[in-house]
Amino acid sequence: MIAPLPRRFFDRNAAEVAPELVGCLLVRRADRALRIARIVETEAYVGEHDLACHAKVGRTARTDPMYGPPGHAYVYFIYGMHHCVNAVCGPGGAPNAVLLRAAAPLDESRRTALGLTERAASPLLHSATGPGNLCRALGIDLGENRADLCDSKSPLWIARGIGAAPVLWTGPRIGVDYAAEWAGAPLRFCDRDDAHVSRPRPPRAKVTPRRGR
DNA sequence: CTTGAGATGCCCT
DNA sequence: GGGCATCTCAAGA
Repeated sequence: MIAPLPRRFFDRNAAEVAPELVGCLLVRRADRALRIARIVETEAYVGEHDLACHAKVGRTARTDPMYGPPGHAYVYFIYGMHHCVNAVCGPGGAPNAVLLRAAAPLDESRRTALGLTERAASPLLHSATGPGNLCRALGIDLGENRADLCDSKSPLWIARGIGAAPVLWTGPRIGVDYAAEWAGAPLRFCDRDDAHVSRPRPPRAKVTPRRGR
């Protein structure tokens, strides 16, 4: 059993939750199989005053899940062809959410730690780099909107990370240039060293080796 | 490496 | 009708 995070984990401002979700496990149940990926990139959307947050227009049919209880999924359809999935946060019903932007397949040591063979871990259908690709890789669409992320019987849930903790890199959110002073807010969180983070990528951690000599 | 355009549908005004 | 929390490919520097 891969235990879901407790609901109180999500009942906080998204800016607190988003960095802690990097490294956590995203578990998708489709039929009887589980597909498990490690979250490597998130963004925080922090309420009606955040001009990049969908809740800036208030509570509508689309944004309604953000006003519901924390620890549920907010899925939306965008650009005519992509889905994106968020974890609804809080606190206390505040319309905060964390966009899940990228995930990585489990490496061998993490599969072993969970007692999973590669086959049992059901590798991702596609690359999960970028929020649209992440949903495609895990088969997430509006059918998962409002799913309870704190229930292991749910079609989608989130569990604590395992193995080495990620090295976090923080930067401005992607695709929100219209959001005035909120465009540059450092609310994007990445596992600096994971190859599945979307572009623009964090600066390289290791020093580029000199050529020659 | 960077920039730009097109695909494509739904929500909100 | 406008705009969008994206992605891919192609072209240029």
